[in-house]
Amino acid sequence: MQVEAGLRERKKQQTRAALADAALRLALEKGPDAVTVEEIAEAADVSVRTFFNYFPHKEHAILARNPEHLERALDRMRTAPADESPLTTMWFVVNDVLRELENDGHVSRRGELIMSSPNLLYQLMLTSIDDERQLTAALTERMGEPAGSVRPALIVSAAGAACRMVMELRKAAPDRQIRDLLQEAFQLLAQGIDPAFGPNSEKKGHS
Amino acid sequence: MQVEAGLRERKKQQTRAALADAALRLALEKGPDAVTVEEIAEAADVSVRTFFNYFPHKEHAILARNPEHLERALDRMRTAPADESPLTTMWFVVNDVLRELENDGHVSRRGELIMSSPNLLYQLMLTSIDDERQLTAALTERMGEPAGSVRPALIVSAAGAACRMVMELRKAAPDRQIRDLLQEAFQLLAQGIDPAFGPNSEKKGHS
DNA sequence: TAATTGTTTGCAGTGACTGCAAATTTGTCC
DNA sequence: GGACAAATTTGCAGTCACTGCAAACAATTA
Repeated sequence: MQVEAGLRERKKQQTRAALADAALRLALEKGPDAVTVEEIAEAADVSVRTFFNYFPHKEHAILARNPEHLERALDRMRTAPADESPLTTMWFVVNDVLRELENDGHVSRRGELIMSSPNLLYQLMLTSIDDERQLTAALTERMGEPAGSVRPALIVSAAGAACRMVMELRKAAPDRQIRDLLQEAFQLLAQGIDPAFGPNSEKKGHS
Repeated sequence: MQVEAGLRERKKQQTRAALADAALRLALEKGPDAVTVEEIAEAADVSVRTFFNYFPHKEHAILARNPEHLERALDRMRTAPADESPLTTMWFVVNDVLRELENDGHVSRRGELIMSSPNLLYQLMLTSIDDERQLTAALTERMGEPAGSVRPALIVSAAGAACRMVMELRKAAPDRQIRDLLQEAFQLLAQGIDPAFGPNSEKKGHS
């Protein structure tokens, strides 16, 4: 279709990037809740109305989610070697994303920013919910399970939870590497979080 | 302190309940995004400004989270028998909440409502993040682990993820019981989601 | 160049939410 | 019962996010 993008397309990319950059920069400077859309638009040299042509929310611009990430993740999942276990695939998917974010040079600052602002976290979670839906569908198929199976859905959502949890943990212990923490969490998930689990033992019941 | 609440306290409870009820009812009727705060306030016979004295957001009123739930959960966690394994404790905690919601008679309708509205889901997740923080702290202590340990944090967050995932799953398969799905998920988490996990096997690497 | 199509912009409007100060209600102490 | 203190409710003015619409503008195509 389009081998090289026309002027139009290029300008759009530029504007989008300018808005996203301004949004992230200002959010880091003044705190994400203190930035106003007006400032962002001004910094990117477009009207406020134009801002909303590009992003539905302020938060979206700050996160500036790259749709390619999800695409690549889905791809990675579909083309995974047949003998790769599902959580292993998730591990590589997560790592790919992590690596890309690191190359952006933003990973930790953006991560801190996100975890510090309810609204950002909100947006991130919303988009991850949607991502998780798609990842779940892909993984379910790959595992040859019927739609609605618990295991693939759990693998995806638990992996997501592990990622968020690690971000959270790191606020208290910034010395540990994200990757190490993640690995530990995945290992636990893989082998069992609690082998002694047993709500149906003899005596239980409590209330 | 207060053996029986004075008139003041009672009236506040009443107003709060009236607002929450109106909010839920209207949200179910018209869809959660279509309700306006003005309508809710009107239905509860107070001013808009008063609404905001009770709830910080529209969504909060619809969710009408009962702070007692968390209190009871934390209690349950602290007073758990010493030989009860951590995930088992989480299981009981989750079940308690489920049972209470069921007794409210709202569980499924509210659940559907929540899952159908990004904004509600947002609020729910935000509050659960905070709850998870507190639950993690309590569980970490109970397990005698140092602050910042991965396992207790993972147990709490994975349990939370499982709950949300089940809500989501049920949209596709409403015939299965919430409790059954949850049990299956917890069982998997307990014993291991993927025993074959191994990103460090011989040949791996991919990209 | 003229016509077409996509993008930007201003404007007007709705609705969430906040701070402030006045009015109202409730609790208390005589 | 009345006066005073403390809490609660309310109206008002204001900020900000976000939307629909139609006019202005720029890129593309014929």
